[in-house]
Order: sequence, then structure tokens, then C-alpha cells
Amino acid sequence: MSTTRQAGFLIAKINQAAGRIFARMLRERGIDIHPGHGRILFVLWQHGPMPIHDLARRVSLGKSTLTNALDRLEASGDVRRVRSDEDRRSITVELTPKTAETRHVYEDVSRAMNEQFYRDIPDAEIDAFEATLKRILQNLE
Amino acid sequence: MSTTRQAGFLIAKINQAAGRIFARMLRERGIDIHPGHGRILFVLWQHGPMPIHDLARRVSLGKSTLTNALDRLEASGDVRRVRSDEDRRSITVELTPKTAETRHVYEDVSRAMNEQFYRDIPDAEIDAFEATLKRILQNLE
DNA sequence: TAGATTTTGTTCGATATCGAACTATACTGC
DNA sequence: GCAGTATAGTTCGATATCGAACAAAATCTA
Repeated sequence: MSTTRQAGFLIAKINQAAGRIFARMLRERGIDIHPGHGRILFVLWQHGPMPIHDLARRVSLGKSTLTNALDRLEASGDVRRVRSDEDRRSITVELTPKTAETRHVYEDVSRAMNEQFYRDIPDAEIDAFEATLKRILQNLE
Repeated sequence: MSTTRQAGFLIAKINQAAGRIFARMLRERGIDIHPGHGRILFVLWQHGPMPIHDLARRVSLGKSTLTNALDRLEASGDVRRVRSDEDRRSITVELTPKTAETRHVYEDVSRAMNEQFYRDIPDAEIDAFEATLKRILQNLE
């Protein structure tokens, strides 16, 4: 493997920069959501209610991070925790109606973010790029 | 821009997962360096001493984050802060000889990390991928 | 050259993230 | 069924990261 390979470094930089920009955009629109929490809502919007351990896997955050984040999202009225009947250990996380409003703003900002992200990059290159991202993600899981 | 675009989300996930793996690998080899601090050392190894504001730009971390991280790296004897003579506001950060030892381990781990990252992905695809990463980084700066 | 502006770094308070240890519940093999 | 193991979440302590406000030094402008 060549020493010129530096994907981890580049991705970390991009993530820092993109996270700052994304948080600022949301803040300017009156939504005070940290990117990590945004990812949680995003997954729940996409896939519906799910237990915490599934959620942790899908957003790639540690369990204890989820506990903390869900405490906060529950206090602000965005999600609910429901203990499962089949498995009394498991807790299902579901969105409240309140989040339907923020969803539009979140998606607008995501779109704007993507536009900046991919400015002047041809569609074919973007497709290839995202395909590689998915392969890398599989390699890490 | 299609709604199927989700680079930010994928990159955030990859960054979380890769960061955890990277930190664990370093810890197992007796080096207790958080990925963020590792990036700082990496840049200094690559480019030599530089003022804090340049460093912040190159690692894509906020100024106040750098202050904190450098306090820690200075306390552990890895870096030194030297106030510049030409510009009395500016502080140059330089590595101490101590870090020469950790550099080998860090580079070994980076290599191992890259291998896992890019497992089963052809070289041509990797080259294209990293080229796109660089373009995206420019779009965010 | 004096006052305004810009740049550099720090301080401060708030929050996110992690791993290790823990509790409670479920499963498994005998 | 019972002892041992595995799994789901939480708690706890340590650390990273951020933005806003600040202080000090340099630069610009009139």
C-alpha cells in the first residue's frame, strides 16, 4: 500500500469541515441540532422506529453516546423511548410528530450541503465516489 | 441534486468507525493518541514546524481546539511552542525528538488502517476516489 | 503617526464522544 | 430448570470539539 494513501486523513478533515458548515447552516435556520444528532433523526426518518443497538450501528456511534444523545432528544421532545414487550431488555426509539416540521429544514440544508460538497464534480464521478464510500464502510464494519 | 446523495452521512459514519478502529490500534501498541492529535503530529511530520493558524487550517480543527490539543501535547513533551520574532503574535509549533519514536508506530498503524480501509478495492478505483476527496475538500475550504 | 481594522492565539462554558464497568434480561447446554 | 454466557442499555469519568468573547500585536488609512 503506497504511502501516498491518506484517505483516513482526508476524510477526517472533510468531516470536520463539513460538520462545522452543516451545524452553522442549521443554526442560521433556527435549528439547534448537532450533526451527530442530525444523523440519528435522519436514520429514523429513513427507516422508522428501531431499537437502540440497531440505531447505534446505523449511525456508527457508540452505545453510551446514544444513551446521552437520546436523553437530550427525548428532553427536547423529538423522540420517545418505548420498552419492548417481546424483549424486556430492548428499547425502541421513535420520532414524535414534532420532528416532522424540522425535517423539511433539515432536508433543505442537506441539499445545500450536498451542492457545496459536490460543486463542479460531474455526476458520473459522484456516483463512482459514493459507491466506493459504501465499499469502504463495509470494510470497516 | 438527487435525494439519494448522502456523502456527508456516509463520510461521518466512516470517520466515526475509522477513528474508533485507529485509536484502538494505537492503544494496543501502547500509544495513547487520539486521532485528532494524531493528525496534528502527522502534519508536522509532513511539513515541519508551522504557526498555529496554519496548523489549524491543515488539520481542519478550530483554533480553540488547537490551543487545547497543543497544551496536552506540550505537557506530554511531544511538541514545543516557540514565539516568533518577526511577528510577536504568532507561535510556531515544532516537534520534539521524542516523537521520532512514535512516528514509526503511527505509520505502521496508518498502513494497517489503510489496508483495512481499501480491502479488495482496485488501485485505479482508489486513485479516483482520493482525487475526488481532494476536490471535495477544496469545495469546503 | 493616531485611530480603526485585522490577525493570532487564549479563555470559557457547553456539548459530544468514547471505553470500561455495571445492571437487567434473555438464551443455551446440560 | 439451573448455571453460565450473551445481549441491551445505562452510568461514570476522561477527553475532544466548538463558538463567542477576549487580549495582544500588526497593519492599514487618512
